[in-house]
Amino acid sequence: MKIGELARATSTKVETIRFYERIGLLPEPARTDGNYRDYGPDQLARLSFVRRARDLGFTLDQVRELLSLADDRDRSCKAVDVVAREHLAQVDQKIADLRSLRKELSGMIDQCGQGAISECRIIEALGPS
Amino acid sequence: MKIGELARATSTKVETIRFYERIGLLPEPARTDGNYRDYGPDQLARLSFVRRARDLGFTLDQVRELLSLADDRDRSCKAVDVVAREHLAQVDQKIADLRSLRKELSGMIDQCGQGAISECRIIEALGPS
DNA sequence: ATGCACCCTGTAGCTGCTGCAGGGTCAAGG
DNA sequence: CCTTGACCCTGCAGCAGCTACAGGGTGCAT
Repeated sequence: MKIGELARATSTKVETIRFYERIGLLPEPARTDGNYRDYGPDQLARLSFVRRARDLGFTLDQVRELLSLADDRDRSCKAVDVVAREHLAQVDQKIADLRSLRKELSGMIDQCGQGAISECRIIEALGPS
Repeated sequence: MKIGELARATSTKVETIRFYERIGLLPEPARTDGNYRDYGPDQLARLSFVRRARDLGFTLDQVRELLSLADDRDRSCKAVDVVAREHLAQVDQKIADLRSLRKELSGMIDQCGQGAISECRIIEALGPS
């Protein structure tokens, strides 16, 4: 499997795959005679895992951790649970932050009478208190 | 007012102020004899505005736009309203994304029986379909 | 005169990619 | 056999939005 096929199979850009390789997230693949990267099913599985975790918002460091935990098949699942829960807490925090921001923002917009800038509530709200 | 005072007054790092100056968000301030930056109340107001807008999640480009709109005091408030509404829509989108992500994530965690990695539902959920 | 807190410039680093330049490889069609 | 086009290679620069040095200068108190 060439890099382009792998890219299509995982909805990843070719450059991103090379980037993951460079930072050590994916192992260096075999090469063909013409020096093309040559991937097998293991690599496909690994990259799928990475993409899925990334889509769920895990950072690259967290993905790295999850990967090394996943490789150690006899170990308890607990450590994985910890990483996932930590991430969940961060997501919750982000949602809460965005919600309060949303509230402020829409309050500001509601007050905008669309008059001249000099009496614009939005600009005022942003100004120095 | 020296840069450090301005920084404290606006909860900004000194380096960030210099960065804002470099990218043209803040005008170059006067200098003292010893070549220290010397700020007045206008600059304080402007930086407060920037910080407040940034806290509300506006991008630097949006802040730049809001600043130039705010400077043009005779113009209609409409353009400001547009920028704010656009941003609100982006925030709403982000909240929705995080919510669906949160759902998947917590579903995964609920299934984790804390057994061995080899039967870990989280790792499985991340694995290739 | 010495110490310390602060300031200066310039540059490199962070995350997570993305894109480009300038080349090489490979299979198909004329 | 040669060319065309799609793909591949390496290496490096760039994005946002800062942050963190290094290696120096300034200003004030002791």
